[in-house]
Amino acid sequence: MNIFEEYQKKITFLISKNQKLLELKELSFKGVVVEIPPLEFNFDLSCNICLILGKLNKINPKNLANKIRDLLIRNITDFDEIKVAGPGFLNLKLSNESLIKNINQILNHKKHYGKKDSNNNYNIEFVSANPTGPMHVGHCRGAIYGDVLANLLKFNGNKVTKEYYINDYGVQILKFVESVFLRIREIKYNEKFIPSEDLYPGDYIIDIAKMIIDTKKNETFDSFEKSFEVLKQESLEYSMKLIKSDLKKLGIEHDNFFSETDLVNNKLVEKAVSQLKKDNYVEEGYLEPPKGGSDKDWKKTKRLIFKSTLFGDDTDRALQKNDGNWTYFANDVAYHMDKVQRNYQNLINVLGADHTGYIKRITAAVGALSKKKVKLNCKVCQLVKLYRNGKPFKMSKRAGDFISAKDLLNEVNKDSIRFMMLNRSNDVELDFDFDKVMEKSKDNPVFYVQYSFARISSLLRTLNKDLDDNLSLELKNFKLNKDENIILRKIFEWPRIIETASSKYEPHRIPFYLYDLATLFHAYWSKGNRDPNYRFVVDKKIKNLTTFAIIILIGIVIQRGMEILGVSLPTRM
RNA sequence: GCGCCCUUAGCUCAGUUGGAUAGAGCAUCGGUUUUCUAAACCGAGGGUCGUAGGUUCGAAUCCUUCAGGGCGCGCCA
Repeated sequence: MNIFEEYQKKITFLISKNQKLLELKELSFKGVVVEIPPLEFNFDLSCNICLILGKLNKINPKNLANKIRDLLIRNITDFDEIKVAGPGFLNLKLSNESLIKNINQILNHKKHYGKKDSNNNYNIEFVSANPTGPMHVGHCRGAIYGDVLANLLKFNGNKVTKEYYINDYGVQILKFVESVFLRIREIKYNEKFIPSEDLYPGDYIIDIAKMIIDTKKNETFDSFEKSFEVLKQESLEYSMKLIKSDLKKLGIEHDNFFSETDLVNNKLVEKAVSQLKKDNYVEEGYLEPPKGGSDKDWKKTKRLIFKSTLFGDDTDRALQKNDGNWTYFANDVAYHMDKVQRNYQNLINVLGADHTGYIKRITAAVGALSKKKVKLNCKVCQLVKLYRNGKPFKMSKRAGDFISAKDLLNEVNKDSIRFMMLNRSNDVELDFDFDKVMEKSKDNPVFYVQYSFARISSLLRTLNKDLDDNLSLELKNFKLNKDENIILRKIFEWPRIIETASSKYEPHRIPFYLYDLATLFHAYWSKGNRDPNYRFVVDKKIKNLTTFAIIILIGIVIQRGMEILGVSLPTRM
C-alpha cells in the first residue's frame, strides 16, 4: 500500500475519463507525482499533474488546475479541501474518513506496511575480502551496505543470494602460505623470519603458524613444496574462519561462498572463453601499451583478448598474461558466467572505492555472457575515514599498522557500527569517530532512534498493551491534532522511502528517515512536559485512541526500519 | 593523459530521480525538569547550492566549459 500511488491512480483515471470535458488534446502522465507538500502549506498531499498537462497542451496550468479541482471535488469524496497553489499545484487535504481508512490499513498491514511487492531473483556479491588476513575496517562499510541491501530487497518479496567470492588462487596466496611456512620454521627451528615486500608480516600469520604446528604434530615442514597443499588448506580455513566470525559479529551471514580455486579446477575459465569465442567477443591479438603509468613488464605478445569495448569499456582487456596463464579478470569472467547460468535477473557487486576502475570491464563481461539479458550493477562504497575524539588517525601501509574489524568490534557495538556506516550515501566518504558513535546522546543518531522506541515501549508497558495488538479507528472517536497530523504525513512517506531506497540501491535513506521520524516523536512526547493537555496517559489509561494509534504507527515503522538495518531495538534503555 | 566519485550554512551532510520560501545535525547564543524515560525539548542567528554558460513556465537536480578535492589506471589481485 502506498497512499501516493493510490491517489495518483484515482486522479489520473478520473482525468483520462474526462479528457474531452477538460479540453485536453494530449494526454500523458509521465512525470506526474503525488507527494507531500512543504510543511508550511498544511496539506496532506500535493499533485503536479496540471503542470505536466499544461506543458503538454500548451495551456495555462493554473486555469487547468481550477477545472481539475472542480472535477475532483465532484467525483472523489476523499478530499476535504483542494487548493490550487503556486504555479498550478493541487494541494489536497484528506477527509477524516479517508485518514481513518488509511490508518486502519496500516494497522492491518503491520509488519508489511511499506512493502513494495516484487518477485525478482537477486545475487549480491559483497565483502569478498582476500583470505590472506583478517578483515579491516574498510571492508565493514561494504559488508553492511550489501547486507542491508539484501534485507531491503527481501522485505519487498525478492529472492536474494548473498555471496562471497574467495580469492583463494594465485600469487598472493602463494606468498601468504609461504609466510606461514617461514613462521613455522621460525618457531620450530629458530630460523629468523626476514620480512620482505612479498611476504605477509602481520602477527596473525604467527597465530596461524602456531595453530598448524599444534594440529600437525608429526609434520616436519622440511620443504615448502611438499607442505604447500596442506598448509594452504589450513591457512585459508583459518583466515576464512576469522573473517566469518567478524562478519557474524556484525550480524552478517552469506548464503554462498564461491571459491576461485574450485572455479579453476572445474575449468570454468576455458568454458567461459570458448563461449565468448563462439560469439566473436574473444580473439587472439595484441594490445596497445597502457597509457599514463609506465609498466616495465609490459610486452607486446599475442594473447587472448576480450573485446570489452563492444560493451562500453574504454579498452579491450587481456585474458592471458605473458606466460599464457589466465589473468585475474579471466577468472572473474568465468565466475560471472557461473552467476549468469544460475539464472539471476539482477546481479549486484558491492565494491570498494579502489576497484572503481574495474567496473566497466566486468559489466561488459556480464553483458557479453548473457547477451545483454542480465544486468550487473556495481555499487561503490567510498572510503571510511577514522577519527578518535574528532582527530583523524591515519593508517599507514607499513606492516601491521591497520585497524582490523576486530579492533573496531572490540570498542564499538554492532548496532552503532551498522547504523553509522549507513548514515551516509554510499558514494561519499564517511567519517567514523570511534568515540562519537558510543555517545549516549542526541549527537548519536543510533541512540536517538533507539530511545524513541524505548519510550514507546515504556508507554505500552504502562498501558499493558502490545505493538501487535489489533486496533482500528472509527469516525466517532477520531480526533487528530496538528502534531499528529504532521507525524501521520511522515508515516505515509514510509513506503516511498522503501521504494526509492530499493530501486536506487540507496539504503542510507532509511536511517535518515528514521531519524526524522524519531525527532517528530520526541518533540511531540516532550510537549506533555510543558502542557498537561498533551500527555497521552491519564490514570494509566490512554486519553485518546487516535493518539494511541499514531504512536503505534510510529512504533511499527521504526521497528521495521531498524529490522531492515539490522540494528537492535531495546524496549528499555 | 584518461575514467569514476565529490563540491549545498563556520563544520559534517540530506535533498523523494525538473517543482512551491533549499533542509537536518554539530558548533554559537538564549530558554525548559516536583511530570507517560531531560539519554529529551523549545527558540534565535547563519546560504551567490564551486565557476561560467545552456535547455524551460521552473534547475541544487539535466547538458556543456572551467576550477578544486578524493579514488583508480597493467599482461597485479
